[in-house]
Amino acid sequence: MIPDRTLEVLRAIVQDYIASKEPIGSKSLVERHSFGVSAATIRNDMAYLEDENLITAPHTSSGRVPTDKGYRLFVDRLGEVKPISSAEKLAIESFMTNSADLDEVLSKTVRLLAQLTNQVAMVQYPTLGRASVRHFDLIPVSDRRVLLILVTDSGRIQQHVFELAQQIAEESLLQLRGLFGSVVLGSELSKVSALVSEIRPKIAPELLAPFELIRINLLDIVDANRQEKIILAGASNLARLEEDFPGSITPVLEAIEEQVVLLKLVSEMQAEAHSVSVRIGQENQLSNFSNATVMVSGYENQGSEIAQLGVIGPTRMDYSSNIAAVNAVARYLTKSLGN
Amino acid sequence: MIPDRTLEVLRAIVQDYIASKEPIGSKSLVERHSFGVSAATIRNDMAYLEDENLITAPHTSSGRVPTDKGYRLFVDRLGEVKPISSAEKLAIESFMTNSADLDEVLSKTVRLLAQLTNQVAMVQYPTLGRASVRHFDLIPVSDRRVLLILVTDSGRIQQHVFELAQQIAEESLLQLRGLFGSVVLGSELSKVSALVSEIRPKIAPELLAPFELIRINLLDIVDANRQEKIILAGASNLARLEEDFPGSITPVLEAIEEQVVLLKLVSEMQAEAHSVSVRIGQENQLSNFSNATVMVSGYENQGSEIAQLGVIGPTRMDYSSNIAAVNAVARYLTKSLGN
DNA sequence: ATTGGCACTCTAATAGTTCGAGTGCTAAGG
DNA sequence: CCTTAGCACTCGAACTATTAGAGTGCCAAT
Repeated sequence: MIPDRTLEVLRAIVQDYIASKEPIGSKSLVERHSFGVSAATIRNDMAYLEDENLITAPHTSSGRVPTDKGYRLFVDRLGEVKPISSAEKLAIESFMTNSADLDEVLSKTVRLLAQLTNQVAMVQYPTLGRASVRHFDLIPVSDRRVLLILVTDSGRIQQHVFELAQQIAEESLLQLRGLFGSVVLGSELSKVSALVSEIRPKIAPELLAPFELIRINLLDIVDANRQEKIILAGASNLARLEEDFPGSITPVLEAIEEQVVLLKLVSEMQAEAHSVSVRIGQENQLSNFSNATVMVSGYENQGSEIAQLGVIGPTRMDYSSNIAAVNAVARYLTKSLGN
Repeated sequence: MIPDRTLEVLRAIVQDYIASKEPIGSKSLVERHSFGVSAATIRNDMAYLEDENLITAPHTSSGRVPTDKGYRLFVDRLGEVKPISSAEKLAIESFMTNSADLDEVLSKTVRLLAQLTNQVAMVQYPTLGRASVRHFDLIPVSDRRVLLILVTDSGRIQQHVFELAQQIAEESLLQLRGLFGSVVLGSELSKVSALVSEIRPKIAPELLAPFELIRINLLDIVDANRQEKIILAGASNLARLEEDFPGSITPVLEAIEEQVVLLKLVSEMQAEAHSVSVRIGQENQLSNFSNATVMVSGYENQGSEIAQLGVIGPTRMDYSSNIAAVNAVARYLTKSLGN
């Protein structure tokens, strides 16, 4: 329904605006691109685009700027995904050579993504869906404190220290450890709660108090696994953003501080693995994100768990490159975790 | 050597400037404070202060602003430490009621400090000086991957996953675990390296390869304990800073990203426990921190380890309150970790 | 040592002017 | 019907001029 050339004009406006950060006028547009028509014609096209709410004029008589809707159209239909450069490819590959534990991989990934995109990058920890317990341990740390360790087969290590109401004998703790271990090891996280309840009748009365405490803390950890966590990098890229868009970094900085907000933002988007999902400006539910774009892609851990990773930046960002980068990093991360 | 009243004038200038963010003139000074002398006299005092490089005039004919040297004098001799308010005291006490593991305590502490000071807060992890090994474990995570866990008696839990060259039998791993455990448990971290080397001759030849790998990774972790780590909170307070001091947040944002930089900055200051050390503007070695103040205090973990905690903010910050807050939080943290 | 007085300086705010990029419209041409 | 040249018009950015006021520095008097 929108004529081809008019679409081309939109694409040109988006690209030029991203590059120059200045509103784009008809004249400069004709100069930089070869449409084969005159500025006046372009003006007509631009009038059309403005009617369609795809571009807007900051002031009555100055160049045009894409609207959120304009960016949306660009992302959906016009932005051919720029293949990542070989230099970038090299960077990505070199980073994943020696894979270590989950924490390390994710923390490297988020920094890589920040560097590739020059935006604030984030990586969500995978939620443990069908993961099962590989190791369970209870370790006395001091007279009354006990360290509980839970390792899942997806490589996640979770630990928590808690305090008992009163001192407990080493053997009793070993006994409890054995009991818990026997029922929990190898089971899926989702079933831990039920399984633990089953063994409760078997507990000697004098061990019931510590048993309960351990049980509660264990369930806490299992739950904390379901509860998500997110890590960030590239906050210093916000400084550059501030230069272009004074005042707009406050909400982003605040969101960064509040994991909860960020998690909500990300989980709302629920991108599939290997597809990048983009929320532009007002499309974000968050009120103050009206000139920020959030871009995420899903990635897989061990083929079963899925989580998100992505970037936050100004609506005026390089969509083509960034989508490519987010996509590439998500793929490589999946691959890196897959084995 | 500096007359009493002149010092009072300096104090007034610092206080007013911190409150108003505007250069302070002689007239408004006399209005707000009762010096019992006229504006003209104050002007003379101000001229003296300017000669001494304690205050400076942004423009030839506008109010004065404290210099770094002025703030320094204020901090050293004029700033009576504001006792923290009872509300703040309550906040501090309520936060430490249920102490959990080190990670949790520190992460709570840093957020508390950020909230109390309205600045960017940081807490350095304690270095493990005389800490000793409370628990050591080797856990198979997949065919060839092994999880190494080290818990110290200071409550620090360290973990690392590494990959063996080839698969290893469960019993062999148990055997190695026993060997390492027998020599490492209860020993001080500083002696681990030597102790492990001693048992090397006892290792069966076929286990030598995995032994070496475990040994290296264990030493890595012990070393990583020596290597420091720092956590932050309150980055969103930078947005407010930017309003007053455009452009000055970039270096801070960058420092925050680079743990190494921050650690160097903090460890250079080496404050004693229970005394707040302040670096004002140019006093910071870091070139771009010329209008930032870094303020740290030492705190103790278990009476033996010492580490730093503090805030970063504009040179124009509320020194009295912030010094009090940093000091209070350091004390409470020490107390909270002490038991 | 302190003070009132006064000339002087400089910034911030306000207003006026100009310049030019950019627009929208119209009428003519393919 | 699409395209185009032309042209009047708009409006912000940049520059200049002017003014008001806060603040200074200095001097002579107390």
